[in-house]
Amino acid sequence: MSTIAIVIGEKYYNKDPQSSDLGKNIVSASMELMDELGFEQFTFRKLAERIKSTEASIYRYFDNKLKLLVYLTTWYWAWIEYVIDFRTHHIQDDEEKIREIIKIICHVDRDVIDIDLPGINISSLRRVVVSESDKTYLTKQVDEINNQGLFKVFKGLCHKIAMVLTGINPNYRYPHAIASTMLEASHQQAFFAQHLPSLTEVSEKSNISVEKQVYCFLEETTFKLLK
Amino acid sequence: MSTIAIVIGEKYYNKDPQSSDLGKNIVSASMELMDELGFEQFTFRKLAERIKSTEASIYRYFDNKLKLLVYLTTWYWAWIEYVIDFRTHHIQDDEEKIREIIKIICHVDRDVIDIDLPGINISSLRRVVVSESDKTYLTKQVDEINNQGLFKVFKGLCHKIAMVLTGINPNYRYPHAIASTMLEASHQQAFFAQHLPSLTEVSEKSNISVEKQVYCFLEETTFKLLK
DNA sequence: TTTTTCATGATAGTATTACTATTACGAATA
DNA sequence: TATTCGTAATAGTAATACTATCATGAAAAA
Repeated sequence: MSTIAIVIGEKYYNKDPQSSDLGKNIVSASMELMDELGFEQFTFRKLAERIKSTEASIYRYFDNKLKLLVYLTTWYWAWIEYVIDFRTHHIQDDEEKIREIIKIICHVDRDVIDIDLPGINISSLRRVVVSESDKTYLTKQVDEINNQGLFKVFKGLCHKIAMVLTGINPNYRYPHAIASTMLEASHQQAFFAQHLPSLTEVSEKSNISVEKQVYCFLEETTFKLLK
Repeated sequence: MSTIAIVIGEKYYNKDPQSSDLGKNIVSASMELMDELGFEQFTFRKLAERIKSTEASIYRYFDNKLKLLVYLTTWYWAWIEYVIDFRTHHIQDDEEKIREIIKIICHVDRDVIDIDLPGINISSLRRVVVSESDKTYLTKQVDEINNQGLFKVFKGLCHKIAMVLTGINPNYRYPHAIASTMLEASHQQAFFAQHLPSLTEVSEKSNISVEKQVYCFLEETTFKLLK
């Protein structure tokens, strides 16, 4: 049984967390602790306590918690891109392809997405991404982070989706705008369904899963826009 | 010449900031300082220094900076709703109405939106809303804040827009989802154009303003979806 | 085997943040 | 004249976001 490794470039960290047990522990525990506490309440001190290490040791891997969040979300997007490649490379038809992509983005078919990854709790990570990922760019440090190339993976994913959209309708003028809007909406609508239900028709009370409902919404939306 | 007052309910504050000079100063200066520093770097201490008052005095008006941000964004949405009412009450046709609403949301026609409001710099406030408003709900305190009714104004606006959409096509299944997605997208796309241009076709380099481009994108999107 | 390197742990320290509490002052009101 | 009330001044606390130093123990190099 083989295992996949998502490799994250060195600009994302001071010391590669995949290179040591402590590092793997930091990544693994930070996903769960950030899920539990939320980004604001999450601190390196609490993380150190959880993994029985020290603040100083964690700082050797990541400059600060924002950089750690950027690392975690990048890991998630790299993983999503891997799953997309894996599950769409054999599909010729772009319409079929985009359906599969939206499915993956919306986290429908959990069983297929949740391939066994050592030390990674995809469900935790997904909740972190839904609730916290926007904070990677909604900060005065956006330009700095962006100049360091730390949004490259997300941009690449957005572009990949935009290319499929262009394949369906080469005359559509907003492929990237729609791709980024859809990526954001896939999180927002799930979040709203849970916390601010009057902002969406997607409902936790339906007998269809929230993920499936968001998929239906985005699928319908995408195809209507491309006509 | 008359002046309009946007009245914000008492659950949003400890002491009504509109009831004193100090209060008005807090609101007015916090918009500008939060615009300058961003939510994370903004503190009550810095705000107190700016207005030559004290931390303790500001705490008498607002519990903490998250509540202040909720107040500011609520003020913004109440203002947007006022402008929508003012500029669409005479329009019968729902299609025409939604165009006007999207225009207002996207901040096209600055001159009309920027009615003189004492102590309020709408441009500053708008930038704060674009960059920081999502943080009002992307926190572990969402449910608490929501239970206090502090998202009512935003929800009301979303519902108002959804009703107009339903007026255009009573069979469309996602009026609220589309309204919330559009409200979010109107900020995101403008933000992306400025900081992460590869995520959108909206460009600062065009000779059409970013606001107008976002308007065109949302207008096209809305009408395609309602067919 | 000894030495060097290196990762981590232990400990401590600093400036800042997010508050809370107490008291005092000065203006308006009773 | 006394009282109330809003604000300022000051101080204090626990926690945060780091930085720095040094000890230790294991692995790698000599």
